Amino acid sequence: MDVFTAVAEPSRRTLLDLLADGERSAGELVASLPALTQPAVSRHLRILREAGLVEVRPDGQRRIYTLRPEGLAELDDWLARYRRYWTRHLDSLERHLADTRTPTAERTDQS
Amino acid sequence: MDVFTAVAEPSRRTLLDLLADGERSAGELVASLPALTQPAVSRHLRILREAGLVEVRPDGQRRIYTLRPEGLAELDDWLARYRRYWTRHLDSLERHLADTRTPTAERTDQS
DNA sequence: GGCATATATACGCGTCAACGAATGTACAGT
DNA sequence: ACTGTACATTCGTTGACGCGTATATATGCC
Repeated sequence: MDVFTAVAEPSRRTLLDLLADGERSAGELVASLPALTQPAVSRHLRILREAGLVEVRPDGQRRIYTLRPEGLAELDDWLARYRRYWTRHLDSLERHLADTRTPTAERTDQS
Repeated sequence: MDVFTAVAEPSRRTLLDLLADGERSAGELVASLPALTQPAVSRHLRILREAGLVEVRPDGQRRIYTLRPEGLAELDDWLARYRRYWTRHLDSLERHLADTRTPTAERTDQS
């Protein structure tokens, strides 16, 4: 399943939002989504993993899920084409970039 | 249909990409998607309109569709939460912002 | 009016996604 | 070895989505 479809599902966005706060075990994620059963959450996690949006690490009998945000780059790349059309939050975004850019600041792009 | 679901469909992303180049009549859009019939494209356009991503304007017997990029802000807002986690293309994005920002308010705060 | 063009809607169908229940698998503790 | 816990997978069902065909609703032109 591609990234766009994976992210289209509200429960899966909720899972990503939870993982944005830090890694979580499968059981914790199940507990955070009371509307869904354990198998349903497990299936969503599989889809997110296959889409490259999360990673799993075993910890005894638990599975620890972590966010893999690079997977969202494809979505961001597509959106970049449209970002020039609205000016909302441009300043705050630019400030954010200035704050969070990597210390190494690679400029190995084109140009 | 919400914005995430609307954008999940590849043909609908193609339609938005076409409209990013400028307004198009429904017929032109149909011609640009040879794999689909006219009714199929018309239905996709309806979904995009109901999701707030395009606007229609009548022109005689034609319907002119225009992009409504603010509709993508919801997607961008959600993505903003994750943008801090990956650094890919930050430089190009920043350059892009510097190029396309509104004529007012230059900040030029890059290190 | 009469006919062609442009676009939208109605309908029926096949496919796919998401669900819960049931079951399987693996690890932990005793 | 046995039992419980944590998680994944299978199965069958249901509902939504996307499609093409056929049809409706304009508008334009003669």
